[in-house]
Amino acid sequence: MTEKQENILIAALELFAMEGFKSTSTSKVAKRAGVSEGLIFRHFGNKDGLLEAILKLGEEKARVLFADIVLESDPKEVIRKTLNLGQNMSKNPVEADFWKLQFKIKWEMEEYGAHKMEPMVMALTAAFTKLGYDEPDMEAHMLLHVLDGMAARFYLQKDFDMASHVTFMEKKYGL
Amino acid sequence: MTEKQENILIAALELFAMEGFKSTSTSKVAKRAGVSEGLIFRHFGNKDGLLEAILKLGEEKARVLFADIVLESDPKEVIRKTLNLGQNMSKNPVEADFWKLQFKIKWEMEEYGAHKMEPMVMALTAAFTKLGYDEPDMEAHMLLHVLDGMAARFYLQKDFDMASHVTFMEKKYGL
DNA sequence: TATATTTGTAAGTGAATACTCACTTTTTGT
DNA sequence: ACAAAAAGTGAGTATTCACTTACAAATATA
Repeated sequence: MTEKQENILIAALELFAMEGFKSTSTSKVAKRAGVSEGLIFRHFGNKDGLLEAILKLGEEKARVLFADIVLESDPKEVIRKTLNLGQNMSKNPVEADFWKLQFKIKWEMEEYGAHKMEPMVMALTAAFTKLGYDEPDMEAHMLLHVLDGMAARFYLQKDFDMASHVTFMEKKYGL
Repeated sequence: MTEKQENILIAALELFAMEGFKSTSTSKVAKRAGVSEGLIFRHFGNKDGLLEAILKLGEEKARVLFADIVLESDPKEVIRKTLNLGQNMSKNPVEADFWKLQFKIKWEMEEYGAHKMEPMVMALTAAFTKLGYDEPDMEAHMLLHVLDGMAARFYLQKDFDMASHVTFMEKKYGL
């Protein structure tokens, strides 16, 4: 991967996360990356290929992030780490862009991509089972719904205070 | 409001909900409405004006729907009716398109529109207070987060079973 | 060093876009 | 009945879009 190729990926990630995929033009990406427009097509074939490359990198990043949770054996720690995913989203801007694009692209492409979350569902279901909850799989899904809802607020409402909402959830789960 | 004007609004609502605002062309809207493209601009000024008109109708529809909840005095009934909003979304296709557009447009326009939900937050906070919850306003927000998350799943994942998730939530609240 | 391959550019292409304009038809108020 | 206003049309316009092509520079391989 050359330097210009990386520049294209970074510029595209930022722009897609900011303005959306369809309404970001390839010429805009080229300009921000400091590259001729043609180079995008040389390396990624077409605009969809560029998005795929970004999403592929994203999937790997997610796998690494999820691995830490899936391998955790203490059930309360599984829940705590899951809730903390929400706060990690705001750490550095590149990380934030990555997560924002994941949420945004779901609505633009009309596809939830449930398979990506399956390891998380499994880990949480196991955790809630250990803790003796009545319907552990439903509890798992509910926690992920809450995270989804909080993420939407975080990205779309400037003054949203993620930390206090996460803290409240931790209390609810007795952490 | 003439018949053709209504046709434009209906066609635009359907297309915006399906394909998104920016990637739906005015010519497509005109074709689906059975109308010349110029008429859209005569009536609504520009493409943004068309969206505004649709969202304005949507806000009224939401006010009516929310009124039934806000005026309810039985706290458990407030929560039950709120959860049932989720299931009403799937009733008739026009209603579903309306709700879908509300969610979709948030991500496309990067604006949460918290003020629209404020009466719901108030009503739910009052309900949780009556029921003796520790942090009623946080409980209210959490319930809305869950609804947000379930709505996303419902619209983006074809086989998502909304009813069972709503039922589970009702049990959690002891309804 | 010679050559083949990869990386990069600049100037295109046709199709699609939001919007305008000159015009005709329909509706409305008197 | 008639004039004015409103509703509606269809063929434009300039611009932007994703993508191509012909060619040059850089890099790898022999």
